[in-house]
Amino acid sequence: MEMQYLIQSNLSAACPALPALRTKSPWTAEEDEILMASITKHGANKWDEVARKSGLRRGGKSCRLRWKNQLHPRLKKDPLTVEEKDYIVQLHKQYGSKWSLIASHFPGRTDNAIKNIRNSLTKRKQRAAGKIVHSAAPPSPPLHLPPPPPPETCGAMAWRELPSIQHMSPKRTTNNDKFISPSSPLEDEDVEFWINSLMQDDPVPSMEDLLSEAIRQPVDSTTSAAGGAQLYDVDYWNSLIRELMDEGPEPLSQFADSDIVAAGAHEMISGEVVASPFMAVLSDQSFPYDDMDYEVMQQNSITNWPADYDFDDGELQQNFFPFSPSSTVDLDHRVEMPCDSLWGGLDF
DNA sequence: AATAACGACAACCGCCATCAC
DNA sequence: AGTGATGGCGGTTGTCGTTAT
Repeated sequence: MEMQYLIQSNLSAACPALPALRTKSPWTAEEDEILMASITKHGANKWDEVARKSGLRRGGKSCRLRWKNQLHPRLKKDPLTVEEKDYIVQLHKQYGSKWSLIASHFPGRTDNAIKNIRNSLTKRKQRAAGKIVHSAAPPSPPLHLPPPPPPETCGAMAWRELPSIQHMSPKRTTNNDKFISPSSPLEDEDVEFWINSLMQDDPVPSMEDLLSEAIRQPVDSTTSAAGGAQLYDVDYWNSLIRELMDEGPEPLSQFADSDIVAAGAHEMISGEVVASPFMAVLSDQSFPYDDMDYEVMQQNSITNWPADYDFDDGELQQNFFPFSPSSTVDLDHRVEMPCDSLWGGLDF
């Protein structure tokens, strides 16, 4: 088999005009670049056209899969937690091989990725069963996880339907530069492309999509009212939202005296931001979440934990940040919020 | 150091549903 | 109604890095 692969690879390399004979060939960085350029030009839904006009020797389906499974900017690539793997097993028992449905519980994960993980777990289990006569391990206790989203929101790219946000304190740094890349800021046309592609995928882009794109724009440290990066400038966020939506309320105005670290709006209804359930601020004001927000967070086992929380009187004062109870916090480097079923993490 | 085995996951295939014509 | 194009989905296999021998 390996010999066959080598021979066919050499044939393809020597005779570019010949159709690819290899059964599989990994995508190269160059191909990815070409594909992205073609998607920029032709959109992320006319895959046959994307493939044909790119000059790539790949089919439309292959291009689509590459984009969907590897290149989409919102993919989460970090390893799943043990809890998440357990949840996959649980969902598989419930739904069977409905991978896209199962994947809809894991924002940023694709059906293919979930399927691979499940297959790996199964193989591992089978191998273990072959070595061990029987396991005395008790069945896992049921996980108290949020219910699946309604069927109409289920899909392989479910994050589009789900609100999520993750915040990083401006005084701290993240080791994840996936979404903020000062060394290679997005050009306007990139931003336009990104938003266009999102809108092609989803006729009503979520605020999260727009914000997550916008946050990738170059940071301007000279224009921040807070004296820090533009990223943390509430005026910047307000103007950004107004600009993006070209209308609507001022969803962040209530935090005018705060430094917005990151914000994610829940959803858009008729072009208006109707909820902003997950907002991280540096503030000396009182607790900024409204009842609905707090309820949503409670339902999703997300706990607010202020850095200087006063356990005696329960007052939330300042410098707080959200994370789930099971997350780990390294104050010197990062705040981690593991992917929750309905609250995937955006790694700003 | 060389090789085999393993594990993860990327890539592809075939089938099917949907849509436009 | 028939047909072809397109894309979604689940199953399968190839590739490659890691670990064990």
